[in-house]
Amino acid sequence: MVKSIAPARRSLDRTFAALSDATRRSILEQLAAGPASISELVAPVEISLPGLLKHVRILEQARLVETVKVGRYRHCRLAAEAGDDVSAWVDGLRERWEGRLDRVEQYVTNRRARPTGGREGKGKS
Amino acid sequence: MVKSIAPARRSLDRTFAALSDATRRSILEQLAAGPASISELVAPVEISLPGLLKHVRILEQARLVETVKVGRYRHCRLAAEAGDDVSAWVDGLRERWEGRLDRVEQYVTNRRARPTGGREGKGKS
DNA sequence: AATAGACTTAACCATCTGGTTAACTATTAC
DNA sequence: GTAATAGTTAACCAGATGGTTAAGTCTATT
Repeated sequence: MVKSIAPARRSLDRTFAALSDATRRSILEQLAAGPASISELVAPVEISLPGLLKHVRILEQARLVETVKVGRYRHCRLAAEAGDDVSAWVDGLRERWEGRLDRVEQYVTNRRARPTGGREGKGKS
Repeated sequence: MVKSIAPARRSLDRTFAALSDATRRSILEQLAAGPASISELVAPVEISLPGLLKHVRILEQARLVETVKVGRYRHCRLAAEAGDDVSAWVDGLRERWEGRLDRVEQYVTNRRARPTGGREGKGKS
């Protein structure tokens, strides 16, 4: 697993993983409507408060949420650039995917000979 | 129904989870350049073939990749709509987040004293 | 000071993940 | 038919994840 391609890999891992949980997404949706405290965030979701706190920590580590402790409250809000790297990655993929049209020629040339595709001598023979 | 922005929750769960793994993202990047077989996909990634197959299955379930078995090969390609629901969700969140400025009034009215939120103005720091 | 409120930490638990190897099936080549 | 190729399934494993309850800390109130 020694692959370090880009420095942002870990970061994207964490961001996508953070977004893969419906509870966390609903927290983000709630925060998109305005800041809230931990106990305000726990109300609409049916989990325990420590459970919710864990989610908030995860969202924080993914830089989707920022929090500050003020008195005995922790103010949580959506990070200004929340989701930027995610949509950047998706857009990048889509660009390649669309740009692929320019390269489709290659592929077709390589494959079109047989619809079954099994015989072009690719792979590791 | 101010609740959910995007398609089915479970579906988004699976999609984001699928994207949260760097190996799977690199598979997608590879497929964005053009279709490939399982053994072509396994080459650049250093994991076992069954390991890679698992990733492909996950990407398939997330509807990010489509595959067809042709002869003894399995042709894998990026799904046409890959990432659409993801960017829809992120964009939806961002819209709320920006639209929040219009609703700040509501929020301030609702919050009166200082249960949370701390600041009525907006701004980034 | 004592109590209540709002988190926070700790400990624990079931399940899910990502990975492996070994053995098996299905196609194609010889 | 036998062998090679390409993929599939099964069994297993360590570690991460999402959740819990119980107890502890820090602030604000009385």
